[in-house]
Amino acid sequence: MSVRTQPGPRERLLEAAHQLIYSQGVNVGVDALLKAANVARRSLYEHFGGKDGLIVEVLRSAAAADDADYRRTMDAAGDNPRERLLAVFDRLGEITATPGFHGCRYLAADLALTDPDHPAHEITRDYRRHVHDLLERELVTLGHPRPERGADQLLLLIDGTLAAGATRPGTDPAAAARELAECVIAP
Amino acid sequence: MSVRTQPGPRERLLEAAHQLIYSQGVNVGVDALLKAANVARRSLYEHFGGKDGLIVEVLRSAAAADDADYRRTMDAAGDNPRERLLAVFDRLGEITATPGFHGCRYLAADLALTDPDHPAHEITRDYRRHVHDLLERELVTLGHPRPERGADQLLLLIDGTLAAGATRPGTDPAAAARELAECVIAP
DNA sequence: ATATGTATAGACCGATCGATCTATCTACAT
DNA sequence: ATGTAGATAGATCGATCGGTCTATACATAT
Repeated sequence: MSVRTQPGPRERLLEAAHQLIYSQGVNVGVDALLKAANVARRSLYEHFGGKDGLIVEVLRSAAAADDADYRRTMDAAGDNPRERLLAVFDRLGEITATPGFHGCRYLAADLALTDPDHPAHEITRDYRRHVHDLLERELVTLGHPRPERGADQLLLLIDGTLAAGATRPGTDPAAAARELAECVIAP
Repeated sequence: MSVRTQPGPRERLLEAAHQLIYSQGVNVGVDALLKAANVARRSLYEHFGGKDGLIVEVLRSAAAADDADYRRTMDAAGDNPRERLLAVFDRLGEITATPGFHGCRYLAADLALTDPDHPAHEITRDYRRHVHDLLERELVTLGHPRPERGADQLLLLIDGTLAAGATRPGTDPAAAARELAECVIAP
């Protein structure tokens, strides 16, 4: 009967990479990742095959967490699709105001990994399509005339909010986007 | 009386870096830049002091060119502020559809240069404020009730368009943003 | 003709990159 | 007790990084 003293090297590495890759970018060195996770060099290659594999798993788990965050946010807003969608932008207001926030990790990864064949792009693409569908579903139940286009617009507002939150802090981009989101919801 | 055969090393380096840094990111190697520009290693340090100095000058000249592009686009649309602002999004439609487009170079630079003291950030910040003022001026002459907030929203739409153009090609984000820009212009 | 500017070519520096390797240690199952 | 799997520590690899250096070529101004 042993006490679970600390997570295994795989979990430690994932968590450390989650934070370090966000704060330092995907070009952060392997040494820095290993040191932050307090993990042996070999464990990285055993569990993830290499740095690229680690990057992919970090994005995959981050996407799962962010998806859960979207659902939690919308569910907490009740059943009204309008309120559920607007709640997303209130949540974005919290996220962009969080200390250490500096933009969308998926966009940062896409822009930094210039090789179009890097497997990370598939993760980010799937994640965006997933969020798009999440938004579109709400618009459908709202009776929106063009739910797919509407979801495009909401996703564009989300990306714009995260970009502005990173590059023009203090301008409350989430509130600005929320106003425009109302135009999307009630066209 | 000699024929101007080719620009000097400074101009060649700026032009090559303009293209290579956009396509490969700011982490592109110095060797690649020198080879693309066909310039001696020493010339880089003579003219720009180092790679960081080159990055800054590339962003500065790109900002000047993009500023001119905004003005040209708006002037070509006539005197009506509404038409002048909407023309920006039509232009974004062209830009995002251009082969080789993969996002906003200024946002990419900000996300890739994780050192907050890097001089490049000052260039991008000034450029955004400049574009913001450009948009705000049109809203003022339009009699917009909150021109500053409106310009925030238009800038957010621009950033969202460039992000979506890079990450979700084929969704015509410029047209989606143009619809929302109409909400901003006629609130 | 000569001196000066600026350019090129390329060796060279220490540091760091991602990745592979050996060797050792430990926890656990048999 | 022993074997096995997984973990750690760290040496080492070739490649590349940004930056400095020497040596040479060439244009122009004096």
